[in-house]
Amino acid sequence: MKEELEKSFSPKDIEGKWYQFWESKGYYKIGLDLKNPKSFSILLPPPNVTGTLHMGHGFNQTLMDILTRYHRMSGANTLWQPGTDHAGIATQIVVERQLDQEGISRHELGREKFIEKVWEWKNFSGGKITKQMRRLGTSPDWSRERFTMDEDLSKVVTESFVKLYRDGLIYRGKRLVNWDVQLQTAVSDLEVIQEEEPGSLWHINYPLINHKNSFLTVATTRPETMLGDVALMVHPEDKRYKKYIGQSVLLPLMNREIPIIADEYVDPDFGTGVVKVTPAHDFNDYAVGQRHNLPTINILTLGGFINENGSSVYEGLERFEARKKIIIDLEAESFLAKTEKYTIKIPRGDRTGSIIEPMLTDQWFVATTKKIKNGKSISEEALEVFKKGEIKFYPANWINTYNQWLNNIQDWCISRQLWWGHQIPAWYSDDGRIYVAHSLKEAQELAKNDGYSGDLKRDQDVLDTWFSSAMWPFSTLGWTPDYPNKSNKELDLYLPSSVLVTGFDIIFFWVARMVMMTKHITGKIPFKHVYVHGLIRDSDGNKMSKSKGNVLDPIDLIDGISLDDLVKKRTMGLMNPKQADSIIKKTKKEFAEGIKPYGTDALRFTFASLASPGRDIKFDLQRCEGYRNFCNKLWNAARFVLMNCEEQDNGFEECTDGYLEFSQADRWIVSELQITLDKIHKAYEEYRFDLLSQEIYRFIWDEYCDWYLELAKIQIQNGTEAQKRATRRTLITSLEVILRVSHPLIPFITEEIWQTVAPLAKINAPSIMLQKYPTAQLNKIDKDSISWMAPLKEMVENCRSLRGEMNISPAQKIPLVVEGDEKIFNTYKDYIKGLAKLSEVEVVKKIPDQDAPVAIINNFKLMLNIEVDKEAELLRLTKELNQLDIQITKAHGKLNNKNFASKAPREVIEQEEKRLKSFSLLREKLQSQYEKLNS
RNA sequence: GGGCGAUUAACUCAGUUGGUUCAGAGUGCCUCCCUUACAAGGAGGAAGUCGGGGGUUCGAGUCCCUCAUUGCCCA
Repeated sequence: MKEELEKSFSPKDIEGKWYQFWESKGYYKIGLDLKNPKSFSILLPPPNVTGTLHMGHGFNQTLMDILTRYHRMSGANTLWQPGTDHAGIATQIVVERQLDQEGISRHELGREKFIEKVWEWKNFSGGKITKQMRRLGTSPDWSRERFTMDEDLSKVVTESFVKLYRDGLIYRGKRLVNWDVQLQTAVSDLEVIQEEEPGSLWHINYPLINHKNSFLTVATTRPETMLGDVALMVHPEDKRYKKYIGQSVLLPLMNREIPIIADEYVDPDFGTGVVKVTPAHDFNDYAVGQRHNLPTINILTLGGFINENGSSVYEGLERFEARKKIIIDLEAESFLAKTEKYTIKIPRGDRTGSIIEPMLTDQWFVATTKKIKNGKSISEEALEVFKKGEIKFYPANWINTYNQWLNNIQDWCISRQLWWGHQIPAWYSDDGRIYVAHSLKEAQELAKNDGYSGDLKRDQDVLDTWFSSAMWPFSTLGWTPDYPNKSNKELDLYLPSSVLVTGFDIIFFWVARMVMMTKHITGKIPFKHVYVHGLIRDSDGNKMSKSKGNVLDPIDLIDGISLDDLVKKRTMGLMNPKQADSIIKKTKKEFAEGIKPYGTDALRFTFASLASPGRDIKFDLQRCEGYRNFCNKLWNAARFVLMNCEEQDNGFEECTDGYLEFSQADRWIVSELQITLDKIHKAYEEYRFDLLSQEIYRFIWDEYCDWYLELAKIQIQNGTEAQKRATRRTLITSLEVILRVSHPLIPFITEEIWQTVAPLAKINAPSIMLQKYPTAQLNKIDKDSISWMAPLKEMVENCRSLRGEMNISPAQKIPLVVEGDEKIFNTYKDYIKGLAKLSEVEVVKKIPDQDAPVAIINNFKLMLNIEVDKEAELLRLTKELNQLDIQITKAHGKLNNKNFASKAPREVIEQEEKRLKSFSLLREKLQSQYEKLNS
């Protein structure tokens, strides 16, 4: 397989080829070797089946893929479990909108036909996101892909529901819930976003029944709800109103007499200190109503219109129309005292953006704080597994967020008045009895035993999508209710999974609920680690969103996109077309030349490098470019190795005396590599993808390319056959290790190069994916070679620096005169000559007295034999002397401090003394050099 | 109101247990170079009172307190 590598790295040419190769060979498949003691698994947080890939996915999935590939190469049984969820509300909205355009409502169509339509849509548009995942090079076991609405997963959902119901943890009840009037469904409190918006505070006078011309004034942000008022309420100790407690007022517009009650809930300092009580339309008032046995008057239809309870005057008006009319009417009848501007928290549905209405309806709930047999609630159990250390957050701080939420958790409303989803397995008798069962048949049996033989009607509602997602850790592994008595390899090996990789935004939605559900239903924790990463933001730190028009598509970073296409993409289908202008302007400014194609590897490397354990990540395109360049660097390093080693004896034959002679440089790069590998393993352990990528970058570019390749050139030029063989062998083995180390981050380029390098290393295998992940061999670290290398670097750098400051052209070779131990220096001579662009190197007893720039390293004096620019050299020496003086003063200060001498550990003192000595020595040498030049 | 962060070079960010290697990296900028792996490159260089103030300590980006600016989550 001998192919000449192109001069530049071109990602497009290799990515598709290798992905297909890996997938078709089944390399991603689950590992089921029960004898293997190591297992590693990750659950893909299931994206919306009809969704598309965004930067958050790209980031999240890259990290998961790095971990998966790492552990797979490290020899563990591996499972990355992929799949998608049905995204109940989001998907239903999309399909309803499509029907809207055809002028059909879902109700006209009927439930069955509508669901067929949704499946059609799912089959048509689903799978896009998994195709995009493949572009990212992700390696989940696609053959195990699951969908939350699959038959077997649905079965688990039903089984879980029935179990929870029978354990007394699911109940049905009439409660005030968050109601999305647009969708006409309940949503959970997590799906409601509270944001401050400008509003008004209306002051309304409620006439006192027994006091002519007196009234109590109520301040409210929602005047329309007064139609459902059942009381006024004051603080029991409020001196202003104490005397009215127990009396009544007349509800304006409605002419209903309502009592004045006292409750400590009232904040006397807010508004007027008098509060209206509307139990059917406010969560707090509902609780008040319960406490005081007040009636509940619902004045709204499920669609958000005033119903018959709102009097014939307002019946049929949309809620905000009603508000307007009520204000006008109140004003007309002089009930309106005043109107103030007021900032108010408005609850909106996260899917529709419409204002959420507390609505009294029958819903299903999971009882999160109810004690079960073992005396604990499921939320307490979920807290406990973290407390005991069975599950850990990375970074650990997230435990606070998690605990805080679970400690204040409300019962979880799991029913949704939708059609797309898992229909609730509950059946009703004509007289309202409920039978929760796995099937109609079972329900009928239950009913029969209960003495009922009439018709059963199934509950029309479906379950919250997150309910099925909460079962994901075991529903994907073939769990049955007989577990653990009956198990399988998958469950044995992969429940719990190793690590959950997720954004902090779904700690509540998903993480906490998975813990509660998995723990209760299977008895196991769902995962051992939770790695929480930040959200990807744009370069200004703003959240990426369609409406802001600042979205980046990971695929566009891979393939590139023209400015025109990017603008089109960002302005297409905007909710508010007015934003288009500013989006176009901003996009044109930021991406004047569109986006260049960076390739998957560069994008992945960028994601990894940005994954510091902070919170938000400003995505910087320039870093992506930097890492594209890095890929090109690696590519060209490989080209260099290939050009020098192909068709050569590279030292891999049987070892005989004198066959191989490794140099200090060879030993040094191997040592450096081991040190790097050690750091890399630590980075994996701690999920420090940023340090991981930094280490790889640094080693490849700064050590292997900048130094070793240059040294190798010299060895290949000057060395004996045995030395050349050793050099080529080192070049190849180091590169081959580098490729394996880097593979989890940059899978495509490493595979492409490895295919040509591996044969040179006498490795015969089909893919880098199946190779062992390198581990540090600390016994290969050769300390001598490291201490040999340090002065070489310093000498070369000094020569280069002197050249630079003397304005010597890089092309011009100049002679060097060296004073110092000849034997030692000879080990460096050729290297320095090459690396510092020297015409000749002469070692002398004492460098001649002449005006030339001199560098001092250890016991060597290096003099560039050139006409010196005296001024420049004196300036340079002065600068260096000054810097030394600063260091010397510092060290002196420390050592002369009695407290330091008496209290600091001895090593630190010795260290400081050593520094002072070497600084002083160097200073002396430089000073004499300065004087010589200045004389 | 409660909780969690952030503030280090022009930009994006590292800096593990306080101690030479600590004031760093990448990008950008300046000078020079198309040298036989790479101009997506090479060599050199300039650039920061580590948000302010106080404290602990022989010693503080690093620990404590406080203030400022700022982001997010929950109520």
